Amino acid sequence: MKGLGELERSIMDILWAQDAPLTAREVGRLIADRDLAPTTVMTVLDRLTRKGFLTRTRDGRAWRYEPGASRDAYVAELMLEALDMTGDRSAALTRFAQTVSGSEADILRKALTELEEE
Amino acid sequence: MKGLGELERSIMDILWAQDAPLTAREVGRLIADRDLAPTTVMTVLDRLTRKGFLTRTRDGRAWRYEPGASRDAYVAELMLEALDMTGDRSAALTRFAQTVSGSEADILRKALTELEEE
DNA sequence: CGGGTAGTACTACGTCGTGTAGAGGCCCAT
DNA sequence: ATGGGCCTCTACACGACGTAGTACTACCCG
Repeated sequence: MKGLGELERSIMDILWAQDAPLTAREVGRLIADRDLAPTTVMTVLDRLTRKGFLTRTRDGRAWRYEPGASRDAYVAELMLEALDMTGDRSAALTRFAQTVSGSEADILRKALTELEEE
Repeated sequence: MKGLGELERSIMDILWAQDAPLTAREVGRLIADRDLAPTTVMTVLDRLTRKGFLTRTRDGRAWRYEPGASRDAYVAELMLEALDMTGDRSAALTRFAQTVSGSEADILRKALTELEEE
């Protein structure tokens, strides 16, 4: 996978926050604070699609864009990718567990416990 | 923090694998498979230093370079950074725990248990 | 039916990070 | 004093990303 740029991430955030697929125009409206040209939004949506982050389906003349994976899945994948970078995954994981805040450690514990029960 | 490029990472890998600080020349020798000009290695070492990944100390005319943090710490930080990208850290963490392989889940469990005991 | 409108595809350009390296300067050993 | 080793500075190409213009098409309104 590859990281996302600033604008790309903003747009992904918008789409991740939505349940229904959006058109470029709609995304542009939701990102109005940045006052971007409509073509800019389209270009970025296009690039995101080509990179595999979005799926698009026709709706009349327009395309509707939709994330291919949830943000959580994306974040988890990024974390795994970071993990892949080390020779010693065990050490890195341990380190990670130690670095995470207490409440987050709880969340991890819970998730891991539930896993075990299956 | 910021991600590293391909060559930057190779060089960090070399330095992380070493216990003693190395000079540019020594790094260049260890990365011989790529047949780089000595100045290339120096430039990259310099950039890594400026980015805070390396510390350097004088040794005669030469500099000796040394990682500022362990690779594990770096990886853990990257993982946390990915985690920061989401609105719902809990969901992402849960997802991560579920995605990790079985043996890695064990490692996490162990680290978290030890944490708890302190 | 003709033009505005919305939407698309294609192309473009500036900037920044990174890989890569040359030019020139300084110092020590021979 | 001379040459090799090491440094600093500068440079350049390339790809990713932010940003946007242009040109083409299909449709609705009057």
